[in-house]
Amino acid sequence: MTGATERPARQPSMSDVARTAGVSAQTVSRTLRDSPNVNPETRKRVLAAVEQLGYRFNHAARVLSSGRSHTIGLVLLQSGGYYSRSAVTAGVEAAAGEAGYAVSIATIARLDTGLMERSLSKLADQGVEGIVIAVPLISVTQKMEDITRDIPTVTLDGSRTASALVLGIDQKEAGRIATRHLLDLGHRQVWHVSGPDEWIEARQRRQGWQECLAAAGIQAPPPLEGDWSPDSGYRQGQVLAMIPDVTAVFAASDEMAFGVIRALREGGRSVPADVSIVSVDDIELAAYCTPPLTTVRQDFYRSGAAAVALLLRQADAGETLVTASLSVRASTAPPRSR
Amino acid sequence: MTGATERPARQPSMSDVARTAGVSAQTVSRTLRDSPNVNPETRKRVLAAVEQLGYRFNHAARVLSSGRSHTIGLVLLQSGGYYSRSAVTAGVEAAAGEAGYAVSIATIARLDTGLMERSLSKLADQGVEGIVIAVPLISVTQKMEDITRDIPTVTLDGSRTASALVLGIDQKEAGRIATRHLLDLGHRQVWHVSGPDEWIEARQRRQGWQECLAAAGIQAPPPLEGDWSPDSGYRQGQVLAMIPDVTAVFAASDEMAFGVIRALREGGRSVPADVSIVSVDDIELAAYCTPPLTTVRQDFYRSGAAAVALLLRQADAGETLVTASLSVRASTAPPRSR
DNA sequence: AGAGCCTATGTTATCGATGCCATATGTAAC
DNA sequence: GTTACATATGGCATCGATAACATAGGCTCT
Repeated sequence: MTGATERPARQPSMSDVARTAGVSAQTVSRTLRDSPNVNPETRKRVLAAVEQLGYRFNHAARVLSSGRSHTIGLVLLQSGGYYSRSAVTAGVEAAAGEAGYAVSIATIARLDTGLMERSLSKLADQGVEGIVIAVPLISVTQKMEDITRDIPTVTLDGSRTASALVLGIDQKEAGRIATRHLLDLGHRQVWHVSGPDEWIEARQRRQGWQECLAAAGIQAPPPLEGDWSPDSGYRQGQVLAMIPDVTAVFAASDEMAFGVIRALREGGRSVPADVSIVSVDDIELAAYCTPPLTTVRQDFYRSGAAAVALLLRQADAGETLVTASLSVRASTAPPRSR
Repeated sequence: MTGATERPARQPSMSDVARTAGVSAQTVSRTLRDSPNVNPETRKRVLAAVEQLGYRFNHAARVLSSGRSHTIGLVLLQSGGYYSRSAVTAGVEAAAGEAGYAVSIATIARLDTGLMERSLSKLADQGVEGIVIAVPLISVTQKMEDITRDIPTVTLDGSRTASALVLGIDQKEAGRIATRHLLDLGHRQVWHVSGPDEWIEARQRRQGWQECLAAAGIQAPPPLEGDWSPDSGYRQGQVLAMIPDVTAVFAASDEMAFGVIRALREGGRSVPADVSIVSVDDIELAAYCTPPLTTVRQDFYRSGAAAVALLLRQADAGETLVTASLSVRASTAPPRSR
C-alpha cells in the first residue's frame, strides 16, 4: 500500500537536517555559513546531523535566495593554440577556486559574432558574476555591449568594449623584444609570420615588429599571415624557403615556428646557421625540439589568474600584470658572414 | 522623496514580462519553453515583451523549481599534458553544449585524494547532473564512491569506482601498436619511457608494451618512469643515451618523446638512424618537429565528446568509442645493420 | 443537444536556502 | 531592580521559475 511515510529518495534538505538536530533551519543555515552567533554545542549537533544525513547544500536555492551565484564565466576559442588555452583556463580556475568561485566555460567553435553573443548570453543566463573573455572580439555588437555592461568583464587579448576591463599584456613589447634580438645578432632584415589578423594579439605583435624595424631604419617586408597552427607556419615557411635573402624570421607563436623550421629544413636551409627564428609563447616543448627555440615567454597561467583577481576587485585595472621576457635558446645565431 | 514607484535596477522577471504582455507568468514560461499549446498571437506578444524588457531567465530559479541543473561537471588535472586536457575539454564542452548542457570545471592541482574529494563535492553541490573525470583515480575513498553513486559519472582513464562508467580507450592496445611497429622494423629490443605509475593510462600502455615483447619472446628491460613532461623525458633520455645497445624506444607520450630525442641527440645518437622512437598522442606538433614523430594517435576530443554522450545516455557503455591508430612519420627506421 | 475532448490560459503550491524581524535568555550598567 | 545590550535561536516572507491542477471556450461525435 501507499503509506503516508513513503519517502522519495531525494537529497536531504536543510530542514531535514534541522529536524534531525532538533533546531530550526535557520540555525542550520547559520552554522554552515560560519555565522558568529551559534553556540558551539549547537554547532556540533548540527554538523553531526549534516554528516549523518549526508547533507549537501543546494546551489540553486542558495543562488536564488542570496542573489549571488559565486560563478565566473570563461569564454574560450576552440581552436587556436592548445597551450595558451589550457594555461589560461588553469589560471582562471585556480584563482577563482581560491576565492570560492566556480568556473563555467563557454567555448566558441570559431570567431563569429553570433556564436560569441550566444556564449555570453548563456553565461549571463547562468547568472555568472564575472566574465573572462579569452578570445578576440573582432566586432562588438550591441548585445555584447549590453551583457558586458551588466556583468563585470575582463578581456585578455586587448580587445575592448565600452565597459569591459582590459588586462594589459604588452604584445607589442613581445614583438619588439623578438625583433630586437635578431637585429642585435647582426641580421639586416627580419621577416614575420604573423597570427590571424582578427586577433588583436597578432596585430600588436606585428606592430611591435614593424616599429622595431622602423626604428632601425629598415623597411619591413610584407608579413606572412598564419592561423597559429603549426601547419600554417609550415606553409608560410615554404614561401620563405624560396626567398634566398631570408636570414631571420620572427614567428608570432611557437607552434607556427615549428612549422616554419620544418619547411625551411625541407627547403635546404639550416636553422640557425642559415636562418634564425624567434617566436612567442615559450610552450613547454620549445626547449626540447630541434633546435631548442629562442622565444619570448608569456605567462598565460598568470594572466588567467590575474583576470580573475581583476574581476573580484582584488587588483587594479591599471597594473601591468603580465610581462614578456626572452628565453634565448638555439634557434638563433648571427648571420653567416659571406 | 522616496516615491512608491521607485524601482531597483534589477533584472526583469517572468512576471514583469507577463504584466507587460498582458498574460500570466505561466503563459510566458510556456512560450519560452516552446510548449505546444500557446496561441501564435499570444506568443508574439510575449516575445515582444521579452525583447522590450531585455528579459533573460534566471538559471537558479529554473534549476530549483525544475530540479534539473542542465550542467555537467568536468574534473581535470592542472598538470600533465596540456594537449590532452584542452582537447578533452573542447570535446566535452562541444557535446554538452549541443545537448543544451553547461559545463562546470573543477581542476585539481595534483593527484591527491583530498583535492579530488573536494572537487567532486564542489560539483555535487552545484547540482551537476553528470560528471566526467579526466584524471586517474589512484585510490577511491568512501566519499568519492558516495558521490559517484548519486551522480552519473564517466571516467576517462580506465580507473573505476563501483558505479562510474568507464569509457573504453584501449591504452594497452596503444602500447602494443607502438611496440609492434618497432619490432616489425626489425628491432630486437624495445625500451620504454613510461608515464607516472599512478596513471592507469601509463600502466596500461606499459602493459601493452610488455605483452607485445613477451609475445615475441623478448624479455622486457626495466621501464624508465617519467611524469609526462618533456623534461622528464629528457632526463630518462640521458639514461638511455648511456646504454649502447638501445636502438628502439617507446615513449608513453609525445611530450616525453621530445625530451628523449633531445637527450639522445646530445648524447651523440641520431634519430632515427641510431635509435627509433614511437610515442602516443599525436599532438599537433608531432608532425612538425625534427624528425617528425611516429606516434599512436588518440582522439581526445572525441573521447571527451563520447563521455558526454555516455552520460546523457545517448550511447552505450559497451561501445568501443575511441580507437588508437599509428601515424608513421620519420622518427622510426629499421635498425642499422652492423 | 449533451457527453467528451481538445486548446489556451490562469491559479496555487512548491523547490531550498536566506534576509529580516521577533523573541528569549544572560548579564553588564546605572 | 530596571534599563540596555549582546547572544542564541525561531518564524515567516521571499527569490523566480515550474508542476499540477483548474477552468473556460470551441469543436466533434453520437
